[in-house]
Amino acid sequence: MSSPRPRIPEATVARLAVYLRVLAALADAGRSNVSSGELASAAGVNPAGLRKDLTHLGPCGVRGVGYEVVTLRDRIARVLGVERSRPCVLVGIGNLGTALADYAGFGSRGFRFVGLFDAAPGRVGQEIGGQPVRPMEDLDEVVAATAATLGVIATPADVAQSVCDRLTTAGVRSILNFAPVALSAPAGVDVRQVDLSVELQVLAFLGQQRGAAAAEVTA
Amino acid sequence: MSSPRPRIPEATVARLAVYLRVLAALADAGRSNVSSGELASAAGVNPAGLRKDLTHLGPCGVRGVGYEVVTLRDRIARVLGVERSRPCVLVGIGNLGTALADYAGFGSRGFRFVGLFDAAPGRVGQEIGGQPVRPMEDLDEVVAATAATLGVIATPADVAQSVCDRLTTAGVRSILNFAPVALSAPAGVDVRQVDLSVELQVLAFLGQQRGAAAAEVTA
DNA sequence: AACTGTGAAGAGGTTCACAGCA
DNA sequence: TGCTGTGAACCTCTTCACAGTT
Repeated sequence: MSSPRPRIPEATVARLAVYLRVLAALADAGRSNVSSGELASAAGVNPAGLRKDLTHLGPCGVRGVGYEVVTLRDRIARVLGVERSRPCVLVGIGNLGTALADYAGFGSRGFRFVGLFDAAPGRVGQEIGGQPVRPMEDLDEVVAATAATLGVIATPADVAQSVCDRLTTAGVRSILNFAPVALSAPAGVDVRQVDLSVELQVLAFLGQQRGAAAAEVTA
Repeated sequence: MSSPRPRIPEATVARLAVYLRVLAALADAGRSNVSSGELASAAGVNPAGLRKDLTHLGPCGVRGVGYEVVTLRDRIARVLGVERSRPCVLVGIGNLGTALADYAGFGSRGFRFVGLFDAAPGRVGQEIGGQPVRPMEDLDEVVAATAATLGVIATPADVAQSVCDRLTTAGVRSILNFAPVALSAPAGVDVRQVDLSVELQVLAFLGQQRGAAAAEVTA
């Protein structure tokens, strides 16, 4: 491989995923061209920032005109690796896990769940999105058979670390964790944390701060 | 009010919420003191960064010793405004909405759902977490009666904007949006976006990039 | 001796303004 | 004229190193 390996910043990657979604919708609607201004507004970002993000893919627009929707969509899809669909396992089939397993969005974004796991015997055997929930004992076998390198944890906090350990042992290299605990994993394994109630708390704080600032002006 | 209004950075607020969770657990476990190193490790952050974060609350540790667990917990709780529990409405009671409504974590973090809403007649009347799902028509009334200023959208993408409009009209000032669309709201209304599949996509990309870099070394 | 609080340096990301092309 | 591509300024956040305190 003699690729330049441009190293795309994480913040840009997150936004590319959003642009991809918007472009897919535009393409479905039959649009052929779009400007950075319109795309940025649909994605909720600054137009100049969007253009800078696209720079990481090399020049891909036409000056004075804009971007060709389908071309740009495919280019981003290729860079993000959405073309090949990645096998992914999901542990913890409560309400959140079910929501994730059911979410059609993943399919069109380059992911497929190849295994749904839960420790509760009551849940095992249920079908979700056309797939059975399996017992934790099957984890190693499924990961090995499907070569899944992505795992999602949607269990209660108290078992998340042990689930993480089992996933890494089985061979999973990237983990998305929804349980409200910081996980430790061996070097070479990425863990990404999403904490829903932290999001709400930040939102509430910012709103409170804004309200206080406004009151101060009035005072 | 003659408060100094120190303006706490958003990144710090998010971490304070995490520290608060860890401190609450430590307090429940009967611990009385904790060092920045231990707290940082439990929260998954750098110790120096943690100390800098705490600077925004004013000095609150003892040099050579560490932090008093309960004192620090209460201080962060007061700053984040967790003491008073905030009324919050939730629209879209699918799997994700149900997961959010059921999640006990919110209660202990200063939030209470005072209204669960869904447009589907089939869902209306169901009880979730001891609360009935209501029809969208009741939204204005409930927001007015409870003075809710926080709203959570967990609907499909195609109705999210209209839900957002209804929420802001009803008087909600801060919105957490789980639907994969950028929402536009009037000035004075905060919208915070959480996109679950973007998180997975970023994770997958970083893993792929890491894998590629490793392969390059081997080559 | 241990650990906090913090200035200063550094890295990363965002915004601006404008040059370059169609 | 209109819109992209981009250097440069700006800003925020992170990390380091160490002075200060018990």
